Amino acid sequence: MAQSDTVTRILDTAEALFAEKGFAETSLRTITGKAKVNLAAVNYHFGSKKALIQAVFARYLDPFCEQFNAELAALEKRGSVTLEELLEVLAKTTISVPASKGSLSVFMRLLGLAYTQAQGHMRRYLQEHYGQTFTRFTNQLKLCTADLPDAERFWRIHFMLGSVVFTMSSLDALRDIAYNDYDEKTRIKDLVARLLPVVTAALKAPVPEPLVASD
Amino acid sequence: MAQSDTVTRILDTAEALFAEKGFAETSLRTITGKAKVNLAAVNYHFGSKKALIQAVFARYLDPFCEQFNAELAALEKRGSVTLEELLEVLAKTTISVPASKGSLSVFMRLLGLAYTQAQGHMRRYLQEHYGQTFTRFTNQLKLCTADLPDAERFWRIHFMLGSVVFTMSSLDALRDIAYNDYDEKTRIKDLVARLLPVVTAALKAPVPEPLVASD
DNA sequence: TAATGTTTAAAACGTATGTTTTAACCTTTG
DNA sequence: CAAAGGTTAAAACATACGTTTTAAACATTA
Repeated sequence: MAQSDTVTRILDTAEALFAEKGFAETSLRTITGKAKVNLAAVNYHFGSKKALIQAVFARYLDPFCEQFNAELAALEKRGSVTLEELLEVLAKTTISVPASKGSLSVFMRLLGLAYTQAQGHMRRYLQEHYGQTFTRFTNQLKLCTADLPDAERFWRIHFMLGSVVFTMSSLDALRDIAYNDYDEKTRIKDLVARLLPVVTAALKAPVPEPLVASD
Repeated sequence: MAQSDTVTRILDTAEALFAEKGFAETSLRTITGKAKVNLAAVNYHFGSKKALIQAVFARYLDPFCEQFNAELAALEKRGSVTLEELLEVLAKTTISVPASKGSLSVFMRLLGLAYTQAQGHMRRYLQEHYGQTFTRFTNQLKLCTADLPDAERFWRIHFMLGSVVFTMSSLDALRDIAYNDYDEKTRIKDLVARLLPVVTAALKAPVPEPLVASD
């Protein structure tokens, strides 16, 4: 077997299986079996299953953050960015980075799993490695939505994060329904096109009257 | 041990542990150990782990759907309902049904897990048992948002479902952050108050130009 | 009270998992 | 060519899991 093509095969297979079934439900034997690689290879090359999971994420997020940071730097230098422009940059980066076809939906599903499924180590990993880029983005977002109270913005960011992650996570199932019920062949591009006005409107929605505490 | 207080104890403990760690990551031994109940009791009372998971959901969703169906029936009889009213009813029902304190966030987390984690049997179960109520709601929603193309409405429903499920899923973690960073003691009521205008605005957002297919 | 059906207890079963070990196999380098 | 280091192969290890079995305890009813 050439070089360590083994590593790539493990990553590719693990990525697909994780996205399909979840982390705990995917065994190393299933991965190595499908990848036609020896069982011990995972522990040899990655050290453990946890480390393999993180490696799958790193392969996506490292190039994404690199490009997104560059885009953000350009925006910061320019100054006075509109909300639409900022979101457009985010969407553009998200779409353009993934290498192989259909890999974006796979990764989004992984991201969703990491947030909802992993009980801690994955969230911590994501925060430690990519938290800085996220903060940089939210700082920029704050400039675009200056009239939003900080707490309100905080919650709305997570509302929207939920929209994206959840939808992308269930993309295949939803796409099937959309095709059966509405004859729509939804591509990622289309989904982003649908998502952008919704997210924009959500972030610009009127702020509710602060409720007076009663308990 | 009185009667089948065992069943309740299993359900309570399983619910909490599932929400905290996920389904696959929570073993029957952990559940029965914490519930101070014999290991075999789960298989005796429920039949299998899968059935236990479904029972946890049923305990929530059965009363919820019962009340929500009643509310929907009232709306249907009345006719000409606004989007705000419909969402208000949904929110009211969601808040009022859960029995114990803090149980709503637990359940929302479960719902999120069911959608993202389970590879099929749980989705199928939810669809079979509660799909009718969901359809009834979406029918009503269609009346409130008549100018929205069907496909667009379909996607937006899932965007918003994502917001709710995802936020509620991570509620504890997010609440901690909100408290530390913004001195905000977020109660479920407050969250719903924040959510309503956002969801309304998202559903009312302008429809994007249909993209011409290029691939 | 005696008998019967239901629930709990304790142990064992069979299987699947992540990881480690040992030896073989290349590929590179002196 | 030979030695060495990196890589793969096959097997074994230890553990954890869901489930089943057997017997005891309990509650209910006749």
